[in-house]
Amino acid sequence: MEPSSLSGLPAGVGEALEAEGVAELYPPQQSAVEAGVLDGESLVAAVPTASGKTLIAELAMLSSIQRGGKALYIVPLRALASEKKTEFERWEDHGVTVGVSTGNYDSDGEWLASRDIIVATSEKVDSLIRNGAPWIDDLTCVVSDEVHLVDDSHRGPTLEVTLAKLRKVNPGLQTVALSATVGNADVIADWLDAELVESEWRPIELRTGVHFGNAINFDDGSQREVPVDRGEDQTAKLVGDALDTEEGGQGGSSLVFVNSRRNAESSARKLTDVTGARLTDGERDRLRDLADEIRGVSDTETSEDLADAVEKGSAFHHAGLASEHRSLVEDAFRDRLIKCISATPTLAAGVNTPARRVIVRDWRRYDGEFGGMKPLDVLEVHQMCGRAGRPGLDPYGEAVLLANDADTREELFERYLWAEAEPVRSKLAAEPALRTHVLATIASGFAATREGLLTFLDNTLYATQTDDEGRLAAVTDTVLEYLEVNGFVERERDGGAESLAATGIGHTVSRLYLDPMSAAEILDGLRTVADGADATPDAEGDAFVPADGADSDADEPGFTTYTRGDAAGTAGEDDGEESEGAAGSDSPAVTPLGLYHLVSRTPDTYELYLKSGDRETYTEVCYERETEFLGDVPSEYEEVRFEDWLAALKTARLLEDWANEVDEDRITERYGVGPGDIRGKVDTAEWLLRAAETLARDVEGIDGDVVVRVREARKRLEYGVREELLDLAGVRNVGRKRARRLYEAGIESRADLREADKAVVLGALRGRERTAERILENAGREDPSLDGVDPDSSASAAATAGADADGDGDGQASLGDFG
DNA sequence: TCATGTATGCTCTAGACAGCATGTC
DNA sequence: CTAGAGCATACATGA
Repeated sequence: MEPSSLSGLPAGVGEALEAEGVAELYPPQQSAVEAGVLDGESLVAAVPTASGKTLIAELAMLSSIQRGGKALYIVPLRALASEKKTEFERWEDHGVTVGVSTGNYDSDGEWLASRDIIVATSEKVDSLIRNGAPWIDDLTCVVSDEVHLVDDSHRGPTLEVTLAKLRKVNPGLQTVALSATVGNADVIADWLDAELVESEWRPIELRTGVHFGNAINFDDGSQREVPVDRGEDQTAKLVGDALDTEEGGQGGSSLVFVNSRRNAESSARKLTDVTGARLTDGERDRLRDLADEIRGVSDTETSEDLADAVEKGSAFHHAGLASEHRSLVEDAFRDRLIKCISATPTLAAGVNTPARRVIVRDWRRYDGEFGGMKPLDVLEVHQMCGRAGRPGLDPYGEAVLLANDADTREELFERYLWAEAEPVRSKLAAEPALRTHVLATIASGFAATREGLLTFLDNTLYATQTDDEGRLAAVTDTVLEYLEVNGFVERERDGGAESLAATGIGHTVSRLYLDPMSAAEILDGLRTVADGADATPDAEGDAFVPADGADSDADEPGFTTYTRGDAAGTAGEDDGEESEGAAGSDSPAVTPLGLYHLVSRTPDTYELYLKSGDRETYTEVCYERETEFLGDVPSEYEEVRFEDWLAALKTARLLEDWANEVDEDRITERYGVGPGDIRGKVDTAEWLLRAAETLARDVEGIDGDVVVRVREARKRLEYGVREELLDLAGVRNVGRKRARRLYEAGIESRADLREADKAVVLGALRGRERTAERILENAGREDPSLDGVDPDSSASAAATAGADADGDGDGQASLGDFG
C-alpha cells in the first residue's frame, strides 16, 4: 500500500510521505487503513514502540481534518507534547495548523480554537474541559498516545475519565488509542468501541537476550561472545562491545537502565573509561563544549559530575537533572556524540532516544510498600528494550538483560523475554482518583444526580472490565460524603431522588484543578488564622471533618485530623533570626514557612524522603518554629502522621531557603536533591499558593491580610528572593542574583533604577553594558543608553561582597524552565 | 610509619501532571 | 524466603 494511493487525505500528503521515504505502509499501518482509520473509524493500535504508531494517528487526524474536522492528540508528558508538535508541524505546508497546550507552555485559548491539531497532556485536556474551552465541542478525532497508562494508579484515572468525557460530549468522535503491546488490548478496544489492530511487527529487528558469563544468549537461540573476566564489569564490556562493532561505518551507542539515581551516576562514571578511550579528537572537542554548556546550566555537584562524564562521552539521566540538562544529553546522544547513557526509567517513557544496544542492568527496584526489591513490570522492561534499534542507523537493535548466574538467566528469559506484558487494569475505583473526578464531573455538568454520576462512570474502562459491580458505587458514595462534608458539593434528598450540585467553592476547586483534599487542607489552614484573630473556637458548621476510616487506600497520604479552636500559639514570641512574621499584628503571624508547609503537606505535593538524622533535625525545627504553622501539629506519638508532617516540613524548609536566596548548590546538598527537584518543588508550591490565593479570596471568613501574605510568599518563590528584592526582581532580565547586587549597591527598587547613577548600575551589574541597558529600559528609564558611562567600581565591589560569593561570573541561578 | 588491601556495617532508594501570565542570562 | 550497591570506617598486611 503506497501513501499516495490513500484517499481522504489533504492534497499532497501522500506524496510528501513518499518524499520522506515512506514508500510503503508498514503492515500495522495497512491494517489500520483496512480497519477504516481514514474513514473516521475508531481504532486501538497495540503495536511495539517505533513501529509507526504516530503515522497511524496522523492518518486519522489528517483525514478527519480533510473532512472539515479538528483533532486532539493526548500525550502523557509535557516533553512529548513539544516533540509531537514539532513532528506534526511538517503538515503546515499542506494547510494543517498545530497548537500545543500544557501546564508550562500554553497557546492562547482563542488561537487554539483555530488550530486543526492540538497536542496536550491528559491533565491539561481535563482542565480545559473543566474550564469550558469552547473548541472541545468541535473535535472530530482524538488520539490517545500510550493509552496503556490508564493502568497507572495516579494519573491513569484522569486519562480514563477524560476520554469518557470527550466521547460523551461528542458521540461521533473518532477515537484512536495507541498502546504498547499489552495483555488485553481487546478490552481497551471494547471499552472504546474501536477496531483492534494488534501486531508484534517492527521495522527494525529487535534481538533480545541475557548476558551471563562470556556470552549473550539471544532468544532465537544464537549467541554472541562477550567475555567478562573476573574483576571486569559486565556492563562496561557490553558497552565496549557495541562500540567496537561497526555497522554502517560506525560503532553503536548503548542505553543502560539502572534502578536508582545514584546507580545511574556511578554507572556513567565507570563507563567513562570505555567511552573515553574510543573518541576521536573532533568528538573530544565537541564534548568539551557540551560539558561547558552543562556546567553553565546549574552550579551544582550534579551538574559538575554530569559535565565530567559527558566530557568523556558518557552521561547519566534521571529526574534530578534540570530539564536543560536532560535535553542537552538527549540531543547529544541522538547526534551520536554521547556514546552511552546510564538512566533511570525516565528515559524509557520519555522522548525518543533510541540506541543500538539497550542494557537492562537492574531488573528489580526498591519499593517500600512491597517491602524490598520488587521486580519490574514486564511492560516496563519491554518499553526499555523497545528503545533498541535506531531507524536508519542500525540494521537491528539489541536488548540485553544481565544475569550473574545460570538460574537468574533462566528466570529472566521466562519472566521477561518470553512473557507477555501484563494486562491493563483500571485504577479508577480508588478514593483519591474519584475525589477529584466526581467533583469535576458534577461541577462541569456531566451529572446532576447520584444515578447520573454512576451512569457516567459506566462509560469508563473500569466499568468495562470490573466484575465487582458494587465497588465503584461504594467508593463514589464515600467520596460524595467527603465532598459534602467539606462543602464542595450539595446533596438534596428529595424523596427517592437525590440531586447533586457543586457549591461555589466546589466549582472553584474543580477549575483550579486541585485535589479536593488539598483544597480542604488549605482552607482549614487559612481559617485557623481567622479563628486565632478573635480566639473564638466556634463556627463548627464549616469545619473540616475527616471522613473516618476512609483512608484505606495505600497511596493515600492520610487524613489530617484537625481539632480546632486551640489558637496556634500566642504571637510575639521571638523565635530568632529567621522570623519574618507580621510583627505587631494582632492575628497570629502568617509567615512564608507556615504557608509553604501548608501547601507541602497537601496530597498534590510529592513528599521528600526523610533521611537518617532528618527526623531529629526537623523535630527540632518543628518546636523552634511552632508559632508559624497553620493548623495543629500532630502529636509526636502518632508516628505515621508526624513523619509525614516532618517530611512536609523538610519541603517547606527547602522552599524557604529558595525564597531566602540560598544558593542552589547549598540547597541540593542540604536536602539531598538535584537541581531538577528544586525546580519541581518550587513550581508545585507556586501553583498551590496561587490556588490558595484564589480560594482565600473566594471564601468568606478569611482575613484579607492573609491573601496579601499568600501572594507575597508565592512571589518570593517565583523570583527566589527575600522580601526586599521583590520589586527589583519583577523587572525583566533581573533575577535573584542581579537583584541582590543592585540592592547591595544601593539601588533598592524599580524607581531607584529609573533615577540612579548609571555608573553605579553598571558597576553593580559588573560592567555588562548590554544587560544594564536592557534592564534600565525594562525598568522604564527614559534614557537607558550607557554610552560613555564607566562602571562604578565601588558598586561592583559591594555587589560582589553581598552575594554570589563563589564569583562564577554573572550567572543567575537558573533552574530549568525552557525559554 | 605510611600506603594499600579487605572485612564489616550502615545508608538509602523512579517518576512528574496541574494555574496563570509572560520572559532568567 | 523477600535487596543490594555504594561508601565510610576499622582493621590487617606489607614495604
